[in-house]
Amino acid sequence: MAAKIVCVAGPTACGKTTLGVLLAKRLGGEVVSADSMQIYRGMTIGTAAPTPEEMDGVPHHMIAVADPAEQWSAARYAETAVPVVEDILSRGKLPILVGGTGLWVDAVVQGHGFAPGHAGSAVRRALTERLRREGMGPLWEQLQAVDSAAAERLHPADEKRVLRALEVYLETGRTITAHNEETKAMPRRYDATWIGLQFADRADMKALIDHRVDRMVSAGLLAEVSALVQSGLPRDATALQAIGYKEFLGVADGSVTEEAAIEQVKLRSRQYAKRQLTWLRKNPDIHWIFWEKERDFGRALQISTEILTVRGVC
RNA sequence: GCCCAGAUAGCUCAGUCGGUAGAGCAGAGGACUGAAAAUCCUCGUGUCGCUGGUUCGAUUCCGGCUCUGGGCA
Repeated sequence: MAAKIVCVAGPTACGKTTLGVLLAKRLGGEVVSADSMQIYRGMTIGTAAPTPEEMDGVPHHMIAVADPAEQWSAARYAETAVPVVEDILSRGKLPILVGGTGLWVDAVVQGHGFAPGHAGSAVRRALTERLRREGMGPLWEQLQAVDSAAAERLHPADEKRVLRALEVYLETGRTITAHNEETKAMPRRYDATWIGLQFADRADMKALIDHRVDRMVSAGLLAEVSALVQSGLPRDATALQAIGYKEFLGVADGSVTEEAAIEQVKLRSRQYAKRQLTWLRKNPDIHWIFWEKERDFGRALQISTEILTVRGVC
């Protein structure tokens, strides 16, 4: 019997952090963050990572535990986060997975292992080099030959996934398609109750995102980005792919005006929220709570608690 | 007041040697199994400023008007 946990999901700025803390306090839980950027140290402001005040005494895990120069992946995250969840369970507490990175949450809950291979491996480097020299043509033909199902599913322009599919085949001698089918059939690692937050009206979401970006800027986003750069963090670090950071790199070196960067951050955040929603919408397990204009956390907490009661979590 | 240039999709613009128009961006939807705040796919009918004229037919040519830039007074 899989252990019961809670997942709080939703697009950026919808209030996951706040609801997570409220639920943890009411149910005696601990928060496990599933956020591909909050995991890096020194990126508090731009990722809207919870401050000690916001944590309100609730233990939080997997936030600011990695050096920004490292490259984390969903697989590496799951390897680290699952023992954390197990530890919380062993102490009789309720793990509450809070995060905007859908793949990372799923990696913990579903328990599907990732096929071998990682960024920087010899095979990956070789494939990247081949792509650079020969273009996608030959690689695409090879994928069609070894894993026609993947070629069917993928688009040749999605270089990242085409390379990955070939990489799995070269590393293991088996196709990523076979691997995926196998892991999909496996039982879930946890019995998760999903609470989803989102705005009924997208215009309200936009307004809140805009407001939050403005607050980040006045809270010192530029200084945070500058500090990362001055610490010697390479420009191509995964951590600097974070929205807010990559745009403010230009402000730090004077090539972009702050106003232009702010507009860009707002735009990219909005587009990111849309992608998050696309990912989450296909998850039939999510119990959605819709905000009407304002975020009413009292109501959300009550609804969540009712859902969790029905599901026997509390 | 006069001269010149504009006025076309939410925005920036292209184009139609006269046969009712198309890019980028924005927006919407979707994909996603070791970079996922990443990566990628699909979707474009709009009084072509208003109004007369020429024409089988005008967004396109001609006139007038309105507005916006710029120049001259």
